[in-house]
Amino acid sequence: MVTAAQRGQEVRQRLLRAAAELIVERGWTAVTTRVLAQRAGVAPGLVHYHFTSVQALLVEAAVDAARSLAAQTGPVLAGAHTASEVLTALWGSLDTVSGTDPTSVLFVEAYLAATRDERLRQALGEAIGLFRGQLAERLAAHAVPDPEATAAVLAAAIDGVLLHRALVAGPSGDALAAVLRRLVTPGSEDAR
Amino acid sequence: MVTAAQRGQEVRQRLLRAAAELIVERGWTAVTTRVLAQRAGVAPGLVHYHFTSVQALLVEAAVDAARSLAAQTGPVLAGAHTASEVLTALWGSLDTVSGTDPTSVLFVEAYLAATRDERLRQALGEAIGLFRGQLAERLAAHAVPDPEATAAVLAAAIDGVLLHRALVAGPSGDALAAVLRRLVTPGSEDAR
DNA sequence: ACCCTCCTTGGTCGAATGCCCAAGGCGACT
DNA sequence: AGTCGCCTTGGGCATTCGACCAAGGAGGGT
Repeated sequence: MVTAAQRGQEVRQRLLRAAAELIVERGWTAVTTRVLAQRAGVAPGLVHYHFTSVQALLVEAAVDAARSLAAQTGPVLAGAHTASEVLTALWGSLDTVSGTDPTSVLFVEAYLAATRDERLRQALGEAIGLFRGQLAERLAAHAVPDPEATAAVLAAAIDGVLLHRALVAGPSGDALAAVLRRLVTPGSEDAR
Repeated sequence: MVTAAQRGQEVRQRLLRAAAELIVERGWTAVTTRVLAQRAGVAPGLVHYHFTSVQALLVEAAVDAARSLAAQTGPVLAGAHTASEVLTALWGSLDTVSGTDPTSVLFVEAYLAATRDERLRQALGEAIGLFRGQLAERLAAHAVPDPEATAAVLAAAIDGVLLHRALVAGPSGDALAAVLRRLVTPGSEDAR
């Protein structure tokens, strides 16, 4: 078949994957043309053949990651049949996460870079909005009061916990989840 | 009479202030020797006279900012006489904050840089721990259950809200505060 | 008046940066 | 078999980077 074009797309994907790795390891603005090429196992010139600039490559990698993660949230939330289960489902997929894991760092790096890149800011904003919307819908379905603001707080708390975990040890994930459960089950004492 | 040593300290302070500004504007790894010197209004060589490296200057600037902010939290929290007031005091000093304001961005930049600099990680971790501790103490004094985990969630939610605000509009600060109030006043409906 | 210490200047170093380009390769079509 | 188009190579360009340093103030203490 079309070997040249296919291999081209393959190289493109390898560069995107390399970008996601290097953003985490080095920080957004410290990812360079040559290191990208080396990590992807290709010649340096290919970076500017497939992408208009290093920045464009980084943005595309981050947007891809955001879209990919947002696509996963729907199925996860759909399986929950009570408000408490919604939180359990959310938190469960998070407790495996240390705060210094690649995914967390990549997202925080992207958040920051977005304050200096309008296109990236918009794409990440959409991802957050989508996540909030899905979450609010599930909360509303289970009679949680003020679902939109609650969803916003939950989403923010999750990202904040990741941020803090990267810096200092804190209460266990179970203890934090118990606290957050107060948000979705008002009026009842937590069952710890 | 202004001694040479005094002027030297003055220049040092100017460099630290310039660093805090430039970290926000350009991103941690994009702050360079020459831009630092220009912003501080001094010769480029002075950067490496007063500091062993650019990285050391950035770290010191960030740690100073963290200590300064942590020093402010005590008085703010002390004035609150109910659990609800604690939250109001916390949130009030935060609602003037856009999420893209210099202080927020500086801290998130520092958080990220800390994942790659052990000394910075430790200093910021201490600041977070101190904040959590003060907050937990106030919460415990007002009979909030599980004060430590609650304080951790509140602190994380605050940072998370700042992070999200920089990217996308969301519910008003009042609406978010009402949701968080459920954490500190369990069993009572929010008064909106 | 003299040193002595500290601060300051402006330039230089090798290395690394982003981006570009002429030349070559290689499979898919006619 | 020959042409075409896309992908790939490796080097080159001007620029900027962090770090360094010799030389020059400038004031305090003796």
